[in-house]
Amino acid sequence: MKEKDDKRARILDSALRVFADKGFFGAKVSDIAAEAGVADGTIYLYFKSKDDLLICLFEAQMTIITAELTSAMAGATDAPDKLRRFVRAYMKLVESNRRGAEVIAIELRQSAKFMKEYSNVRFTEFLKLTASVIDEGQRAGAFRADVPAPVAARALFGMLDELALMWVTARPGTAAKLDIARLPDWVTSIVLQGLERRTA
Amino acid sequence: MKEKDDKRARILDSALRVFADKGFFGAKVSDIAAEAGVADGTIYLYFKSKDDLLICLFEAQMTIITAELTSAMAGATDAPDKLRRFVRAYMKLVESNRRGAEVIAIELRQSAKFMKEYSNVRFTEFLKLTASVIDEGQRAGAFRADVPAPVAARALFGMLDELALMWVTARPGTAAKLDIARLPDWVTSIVLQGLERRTA
Amino acid sequence: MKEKDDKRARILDSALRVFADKGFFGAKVSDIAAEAGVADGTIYLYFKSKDDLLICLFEAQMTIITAELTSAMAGATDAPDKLRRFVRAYMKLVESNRRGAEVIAIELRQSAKFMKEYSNVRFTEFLKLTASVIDEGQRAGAFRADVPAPVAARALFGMLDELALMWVTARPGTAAKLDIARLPDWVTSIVLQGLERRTA
Amino acid sequence: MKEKDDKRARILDSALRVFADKGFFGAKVSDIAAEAGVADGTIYLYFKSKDDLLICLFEAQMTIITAELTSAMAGATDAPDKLRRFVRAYMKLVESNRRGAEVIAIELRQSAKFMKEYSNVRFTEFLKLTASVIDEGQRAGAFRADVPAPVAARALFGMLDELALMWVTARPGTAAKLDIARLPDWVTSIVLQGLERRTA
DNA sequence: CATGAATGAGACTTCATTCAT
DNA sequence: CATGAATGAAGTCTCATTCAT
Repeated sequence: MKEKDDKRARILDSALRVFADKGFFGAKVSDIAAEAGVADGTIYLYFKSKDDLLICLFEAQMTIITAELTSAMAGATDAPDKLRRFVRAYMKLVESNRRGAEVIAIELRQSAKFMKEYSNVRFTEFLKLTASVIDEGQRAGAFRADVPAPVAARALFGMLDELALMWVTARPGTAAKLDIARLPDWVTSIVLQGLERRTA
Repeated sequence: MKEKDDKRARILDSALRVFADKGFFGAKVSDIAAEAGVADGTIYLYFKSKDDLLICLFEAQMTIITAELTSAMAGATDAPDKLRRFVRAYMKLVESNRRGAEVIAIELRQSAKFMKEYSNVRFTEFLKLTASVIDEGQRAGAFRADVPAPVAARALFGMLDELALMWVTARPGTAAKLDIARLPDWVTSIVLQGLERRTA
Repeated sequence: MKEKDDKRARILDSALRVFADKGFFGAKVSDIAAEAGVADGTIYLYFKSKDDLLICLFEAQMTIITAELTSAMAGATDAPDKLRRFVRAYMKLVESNRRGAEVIAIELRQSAKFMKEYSNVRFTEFLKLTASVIDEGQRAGAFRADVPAPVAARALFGMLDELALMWVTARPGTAAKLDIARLPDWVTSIVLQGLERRTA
Repeated sequence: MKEKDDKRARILDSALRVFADKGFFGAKVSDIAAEAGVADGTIYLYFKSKDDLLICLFEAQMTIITAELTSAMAGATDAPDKLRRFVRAYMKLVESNRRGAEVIAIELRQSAKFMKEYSNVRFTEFLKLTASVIDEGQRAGAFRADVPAPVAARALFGMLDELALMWVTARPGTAAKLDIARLPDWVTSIVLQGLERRTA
């Protein structure tokens, strides 16, 4: 059981690297197998197809992210604090798991096409988590209530995702210029101020 | 000459439809040819390759978008007004050119991979346009200056792009729930407030 | 048009040879392509799949056989004479088109499995043709009427097919022993006598 | 020893079911293993290969058939009576062992290809048994002697096999029409009359 | 003896691209 | 310029067979 899970995890990990590196369509199953040190056919003992592999990878990543974000917000006092922690944790995740962010950011889009059937449960969960924080802030009077929480959540994700992509695809030379370390603060700041409730 | 341009344009237009419908990798060159009413080989008289077709399509779309946005901002009085018009024009473009938005939003990401070489001039131009508006606002004291304009521009694009994607991929039934018509206002509002300069 | 048909016919002909030689499952599409002197992909311009190739081949053969048998029976005076000509023409076809007979005899069976959906129209036609001759003889009082014509037809086909197979798979050495040339006469004789109506 | 034979028999029995159901090439070794309730690898402790499994299965079936037919003919008085019993016993075997008949009827043909080396001893034995009955009748003057016994035997087998196949593959609805129960009588009658010696 | 996870050769099929007409 | 039949490289996936446990 342990070994089996181990091998599955190894394949998933290799897929992450290869997908991040070459994109889903550019990646060959045999590349992933080679990276994982298993035979091509072995992939199919753990995953139904290449598509399934991507979906499972995506789900695994989203599960990690959601868990991480949830735990990051655990000790927060109020909604703005939660959001602050949320954003920081998200950017930290991107930083520590560059490839994961790449796959999420890049493949999620094209997946929208071929995963038409796939309801994308995990991503929906993630958006709900985000929306719930905003909703909480709206109810508490800390956030403006004129923008629906799901829309605000989606907008927030767009920002985070795009900035993550910017960070991830930045050429080493160019990247140096913009101070990555401060990205989380900037995002937090823009978002919090953008969502802040204005007292007449 | 006119006919030549006409045929090129027709192919580009067909490519837009097919790419939006099936994604870049899911689209067959022969699908595009059929859609355009030309022979498969004809595509190669106007474009070097399928990749080239995507790049040209992308550039054409970005050119349209940039032109449209520039003209939308023409009569603006100040930076916030410019930004307001910018956002509204962007969302209107998405609304009127759903397929174009789809290709930009979805294919840009995966293209990021295989277009590694492609310097993405038009997209950079677009970001510069956005950044220049923000920069202008910062210089005029209307926008906060603690966040670098390019980062803010990128964050703004992320929001717009994600919301466009939300709109574009929304299932007819679900879409009805969130009032699409008000999206531009919400985005404008969040962004303007988020970027606003706080007086002590 | 002529060339197109020509190529299709060439592929069909090669398929006949290769299927007869190696069996359907033992035959590789690339074998057939090589035999036909075309690229592998070309096969798929004319046939939907390997299965489709077999079905088309089968139909083509059955069409030829049915036509040949019909014309062979054209000048017959009565049912027994028709049947005599039928049997002789069938065995002659086997003799002159050994590979065709092989494919019919051998692949028809296993096809029964994977062609479940395929209604096998041509083969049904062939059986109907056979049955109609027997039925004619029964009505005319020349053949016994206690055995239903379709059953007798099927039995007749079984004999012809099995003897064809015997002939086709006979080792050169062994084949010499049994006088192939007389097979048609033997079959005819057995069948005609077997079906003959006994006058009280 | 008993258990070993038991497991071997169970595998053989499962193979019979699976081959009959899916055909030799459509059947997976793991299907057979699952059906038999053993591990995939276990198959290879009892059989050299999938091919070997088919050959053994075929031999086992032919042994059963030959034994059954021999015993059925035991109490016969003369050759025609033997043949009558032979045919009836054969059709009864088909009726009671539908799957066995299916495998024999369908797989024997395609096997003819890949079993080129396999001398098909049991089938030859079966044919010899059949031929010996006919030969006996010919010597006794009951059967016509102008057709060589081996040819007549082969023709008889063709009839039996084809009618068995008709019965086996008959769609439930269609099957009702032709009175299966009377098939043995029809066959017997045709054959006996067909082989009967005509007194000038 | 039994297991069943792993292997890896190889098949079918697709489709971007070419080039003779 | 236009055509579209032909190409053939390359990828996904299957499955008979093995072997360490």
